[in-house]
Amino acid sequence: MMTGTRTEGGSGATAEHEWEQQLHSHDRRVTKQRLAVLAAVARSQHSTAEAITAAIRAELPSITVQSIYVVLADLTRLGMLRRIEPPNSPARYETRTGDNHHHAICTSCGRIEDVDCAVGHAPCLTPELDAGATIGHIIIADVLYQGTCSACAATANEPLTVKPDEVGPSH
Amino acid sequence: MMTGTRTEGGSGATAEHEWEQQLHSHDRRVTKQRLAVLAAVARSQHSTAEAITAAIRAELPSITVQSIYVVLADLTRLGMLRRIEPPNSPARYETRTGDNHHHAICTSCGRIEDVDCAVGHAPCLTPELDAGATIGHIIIADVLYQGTCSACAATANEPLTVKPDEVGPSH
DNA sequence: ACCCTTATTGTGAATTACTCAGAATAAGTG
DNA sequence: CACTTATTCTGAGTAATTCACAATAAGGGT
Repeated sequence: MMTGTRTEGGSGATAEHEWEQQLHSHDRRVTKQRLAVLAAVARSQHSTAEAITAAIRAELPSITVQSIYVVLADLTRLGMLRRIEPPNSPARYETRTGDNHHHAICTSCGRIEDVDCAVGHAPCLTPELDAGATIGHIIIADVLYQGTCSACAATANEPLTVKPDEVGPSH
Repeated sequence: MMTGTRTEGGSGATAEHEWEQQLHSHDRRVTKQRLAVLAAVARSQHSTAEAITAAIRAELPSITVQSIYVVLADLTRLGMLRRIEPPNSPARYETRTGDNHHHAICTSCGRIEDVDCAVGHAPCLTPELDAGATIGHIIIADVLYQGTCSACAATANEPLTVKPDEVGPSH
């Protein structure tokens, strides 16, 4: 198993096996829906539930949006997916989990990019919370950078003319 | 004008005059609805549209939720309010604008606090965007710290048991 | 002080993103 | 292969927000 050629290009089958193992280790059954969701998100990072549904329906036409939501929520809970909620956009999902990375979003076209923390992990986790702060135990720090991507800067688009989700997934 | 005593405690009338001036300078009419929204947000930072509506109705019972939304959106566009969108919560609004400050949210009770950037303004604005990034012109960097506040840590609440908006506004 | 223009608010319906309850299906186990 | 139960599907429901259009009122002109 997993020797020889594969039907599809990319990192398809390799990742698929890892996903199956991870699902098993979380006491989850391996279903084509779950694998399809993982594959769709992997193929198109930062995509919305709607985009994921559309992508999956190409090969699994009977899948419903509700199932997508259930699967996405569950996989996120397991840590196999990460959910991000950009302003003025439905939630988006990505397969890059576990590392502490942030996001940059173009306020003009909605493009989203991964951004590694500038100085490792620590700096964003030690703000001056001492000053009258009651929230002491910081677990995660999410940074959302907003600006304009070079494409939009070139086209001189006005900010926020296009809604983020009218544009396809990023990367 | 603005001398002597004021009817209400706090920074009521002073702020009100500033608001009127700001509204005028933005070619907006000074309406009691707008002033009421500004006052409600000022009084209770990080509150939701629903909470703002409830607060305002105490003295302006005929106001509608839709108007609140319109006013909030407009004042946010003008920069007189700032909108924050915490995960698993409706949008929240605050009067502290213009400065680059961030937020810490308690994942247990939903309490939100302002957090000043640890090293002034610059550090969060210069991530390593060079590495293959197309989003070059960063305008703002929002940092969202998530953790547990001391109260929740003491009560040993499980994270996310309570939805953020089941709790009153913070501060 | 009053009128008139038009921004603003109110009314009512619609939309988006998502969730829930229960029936049908299929993954994995013996 | 059968059986148990997680998973998915069906269909309805909800929360947050937006839209279109009618009613109202702010502020400038006279």
